[in-house]
Amino acid sequence: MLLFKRRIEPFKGQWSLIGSFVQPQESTEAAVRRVLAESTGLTDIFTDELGIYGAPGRDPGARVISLGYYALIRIDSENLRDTATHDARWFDTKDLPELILDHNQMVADALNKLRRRARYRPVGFELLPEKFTLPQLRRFYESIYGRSLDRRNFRKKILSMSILEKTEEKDMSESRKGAFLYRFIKEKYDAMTERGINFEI
Amino acid sequence: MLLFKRRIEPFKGQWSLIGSFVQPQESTEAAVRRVLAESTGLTDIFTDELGIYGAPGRDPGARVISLGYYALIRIDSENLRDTATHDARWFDTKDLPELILDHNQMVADALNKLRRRARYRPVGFELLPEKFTLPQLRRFYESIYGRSLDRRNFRKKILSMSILEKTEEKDMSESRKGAFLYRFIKEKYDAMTERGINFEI
DNA sequence: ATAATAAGTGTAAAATTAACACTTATTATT
DNA sequence: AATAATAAGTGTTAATTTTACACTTATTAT
Repeated sequence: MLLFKRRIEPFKGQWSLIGSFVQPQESTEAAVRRVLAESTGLTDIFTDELGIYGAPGRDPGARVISLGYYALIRIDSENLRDTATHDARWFDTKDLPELILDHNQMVADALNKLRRRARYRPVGFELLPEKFTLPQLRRFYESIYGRSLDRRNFRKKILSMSILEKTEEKDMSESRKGAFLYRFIKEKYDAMTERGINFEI
Repeated sequence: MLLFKRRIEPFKGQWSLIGSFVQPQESTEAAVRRVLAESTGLTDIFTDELGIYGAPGRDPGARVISLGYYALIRIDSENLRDTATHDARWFDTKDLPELILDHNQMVADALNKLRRRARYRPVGFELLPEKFTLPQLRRFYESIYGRSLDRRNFRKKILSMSILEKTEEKDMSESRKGAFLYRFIKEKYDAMTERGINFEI
């Protein structure tokens, strides 16, 4: 998770999610894209509504209703600007610092939502590299489920959906034997769901 | 779906969802409860976030960001005020009039969200009467899925979850034989999900 | 008394999921 | 050059779940 050191008072210097005010002539989605582009350099990123944070006392400075969105960024994104500056840092979600206001609650909500979604929607592919190995995909779902999944059964199930394309390339970085790289084919996923078959892992 | 004839300009007299401005000292959830109480007389109703409607030109009068919520109201709710006035009317969702602004989009989004949710969450019980028959519950899911479900298999599946309690009463209004009434027991549902079993129909 | 209707029940076949052990490609070590 | 170590890759059988399907029952209307 990408967190930011707040540059302005109040709470200057504390860790925080990033946000901005919606400008008069921009849509809320455009504001999300703008903030993402400013903070990471990325465009065309998967984003999703998280929720509305509207308790009157949540920000001691002013009455602010926050519209929560989360984005999923491939850690290998080519154009990802150097985000490990003194202003921003990537954190393991299991080891997060204290955040300002209700941002810890937002993070908890986002992780819960992501966990629920990943079961029934192909959000995992937004986080993995464009090409990934089946062991990587399996480990992603193992972390979502919080339990291990049988290697053979997982492989059988995901391949039977015919939504992945095998490449000739092997990733040699994580094992001696190496593992073949696969690609998620959105068109095949769409075709599957249109046939009425529910994606579920 | 409960729709309202707008009482003020612009769009006076046209059908609309109901809303209100969030007051300075109330939370967004409190605003939802207030609007619901004012329009139906009901409190303690299931509500859920629908989404954020924030396009800059969506309301020609002013820049308004609408925070969408939907509520599920049991049609037999005891304290439901007479909502069939000249200002408000219940509509079949398959036969809705044209609504102001982007409200038809909101309705479409709400129905889609409800359909998806109903598969994995026990929202159906928020809409059915407190006591309902298994044929009623089955017809609810048939309308969600858009296809018929086998009577015997449906009964087996839902009863195997042990989240329903059978009463001694029979509903004689829908058939000659009558059908036993059941009650959803939230505690049993919670126990089931805590055992890691996913609700899914 | 009989007909009509929808509720209620059980069983067998088919499909899916879960459990499990050996082989293979590659790198590191000797 | 041979051997050990490692994680990837594969196939089969048992268990479970889902699907398909037909008759009996309680009640009301005729």
